[in-house]
Amino acid sequence: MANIRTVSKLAGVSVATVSRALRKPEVVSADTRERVLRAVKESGYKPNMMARNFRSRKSFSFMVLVPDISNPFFSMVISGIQKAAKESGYSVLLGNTMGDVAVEQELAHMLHTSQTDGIIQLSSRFPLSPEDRDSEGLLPIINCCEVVDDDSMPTVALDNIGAARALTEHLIGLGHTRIGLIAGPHDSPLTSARMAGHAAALKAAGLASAPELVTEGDYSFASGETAAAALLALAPRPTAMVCFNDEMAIGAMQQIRRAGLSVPADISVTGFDDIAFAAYTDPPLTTIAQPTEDFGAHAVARLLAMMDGKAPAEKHLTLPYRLVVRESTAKPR
Amino acid sequence: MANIRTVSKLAGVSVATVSRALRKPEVVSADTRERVLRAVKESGYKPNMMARNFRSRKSFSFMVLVPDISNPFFSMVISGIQKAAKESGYSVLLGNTMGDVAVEQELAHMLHTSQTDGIIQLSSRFPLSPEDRDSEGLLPIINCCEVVDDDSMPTVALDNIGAARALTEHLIGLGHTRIGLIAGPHDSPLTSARMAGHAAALKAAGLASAPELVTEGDYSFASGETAAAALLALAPRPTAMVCFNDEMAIGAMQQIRRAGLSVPADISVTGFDDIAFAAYTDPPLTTIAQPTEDFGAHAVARLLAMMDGKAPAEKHLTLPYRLVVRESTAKPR
DNA sequence: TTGAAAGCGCTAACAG
DNA sequence: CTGTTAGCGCTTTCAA
Repeated sequence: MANIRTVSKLAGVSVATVSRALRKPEVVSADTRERVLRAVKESGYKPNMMARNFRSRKSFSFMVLVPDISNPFFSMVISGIQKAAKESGYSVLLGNTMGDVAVEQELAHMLHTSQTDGIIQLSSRFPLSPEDRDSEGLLPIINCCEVVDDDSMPTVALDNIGAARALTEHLIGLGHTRIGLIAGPHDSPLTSARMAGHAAALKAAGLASAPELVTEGDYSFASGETAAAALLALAPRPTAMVCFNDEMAIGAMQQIRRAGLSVPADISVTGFDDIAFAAYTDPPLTTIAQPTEDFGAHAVARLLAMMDGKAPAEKHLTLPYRLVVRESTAKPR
Repeated sequence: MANIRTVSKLAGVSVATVSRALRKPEVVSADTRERVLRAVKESGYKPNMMARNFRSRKSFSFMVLVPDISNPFFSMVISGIQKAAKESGYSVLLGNTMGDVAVEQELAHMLHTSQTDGIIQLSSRFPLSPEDRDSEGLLPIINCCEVVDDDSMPTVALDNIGAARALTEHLIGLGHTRIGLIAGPHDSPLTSARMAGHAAALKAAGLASAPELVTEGDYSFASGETAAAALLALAPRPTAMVCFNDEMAIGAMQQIRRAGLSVPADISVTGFDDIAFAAYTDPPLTTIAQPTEDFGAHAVARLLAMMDGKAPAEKHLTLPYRLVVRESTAKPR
């Protein structure tokens, strides 16, 4: 395989000149540049990026840590990240953790072995193991889509409080007063944020929030079904269910259907994320659309800035939500 | 940052010994090994993988080329690939092509610049650009999940003919004789394979296949809707629709619902892939489950073998399907 | 504008 | 079993 030396001989210049002609064309004379380019073409030279990266001490890659890549919301975010990374000349290494902390730490360790230049974490946890986190200053790690309450990383995330509030206000506006909640894991900061938004809407409307109306899911279809079953068993039954993602809402709708009830006639249901399927459920789901593409762009931009040693001005960047009203919500009967 | 030299000095051995103690512990004495390990710990040494990979002329990474990562079927496959890759000490580089040939070729080019050791292509096309494909023998490129008819790459894929045949036989067994098809793009080998399976089932049952019963989609929800509308307009109307993926089946079901008809009472619908949502549609979808995890394992194993210069014994590896019967199919009225 | 030379951190002969 | 030595292919001073 042709290397830089092959080209330099062919062009009758030094290897340094070849390198310059390719990397900083403006510093070599037009004549030389052309000779080099011709030699490159003639020899079929392809620069060895491993050598280049090694020498420049940068891998030009990011690692995306994701609990489950087959979750459509995450894959949309990853798609945005990859797009932005590519525009900046970076590759994306996939780190599917399956929610396993050990796997996550093992993958995050690659930051210290120069296998990747930065980490975009889609879970709430700081990814490095305790022995790895003895940081000298600012580590190139950023969180995307989650709420991080320990200030361990900067974040790019949705206005979760506002979004949850908007959803609940939408239901209150329709006339609902008894609204069930299918929330996320209770120990997650994201859950807290959304619950706060929900509570704020209730409070502003002068409605009381009852503990039995709050159930917990793990963002899976199945947990949506289970939680919905619990809410359906309440007396009086809630007339609406706010779910913290679309999958749980879909599970809840199936459970409601199974109970012989109808959405939205008997019960309104809302989701969160606006995955592609949300428009194709029966009935189509009222939900919150997140700017997934923007998440990726901002996460990459901030990570690049951090790698340049610039701490982000605002540690937590909040992006706007969009309420998407479809047919799964209506006036209570 | 501590490097191998730091450790060698600290342990009082040569750098070569440090390298050996870490890479092939069995060839150094127990005593030396321990001294080295202690020095590693003391110095906080983390091997520089970029240097290691550069020196060994391997990146220890694969690139997965995928048309659209937010398609749940692909993300399940990728998840399997990542798992298998990790077990072999490889990382996965994500190559989301958006179906754009130029992007695909640009990403595939990374094979020649030593940025990746092999490519797993999830589309049917050979990924290298014409000027890149002047191969010296066996290129480390494998296709996963698709049908490739030009023999440009080995493949790991489903028994698509058998699966489509099983689906149609299932419908015929229920008593359907007029079955509409929502196929994939007509120029795709995968479409041809599945259509052959469908035709075989019809023929075996002595049923005629009418051209107007065959429509074409692009695997999107929307194309399923459009195609279903066309099939619904036929007289006599088909009593069943076979769709070449779950998304199109979901789109078709929505269109059928919109026409005031019901699944499966008026029309049976089948999908393909068994994505997670297929169990949560209304009614739950009869479909074909693909062994996505096995795809990844086999693709990685074969790629590794190819990188060792071993051409796969059978160029095309076929994995078994599983027919999943749910409630979207029933006897015709 | 160009070339010579040093060297990134590591592995792999080759001796001993 | 261990050390010496020679690079991998490239970028980057430093001089010219």
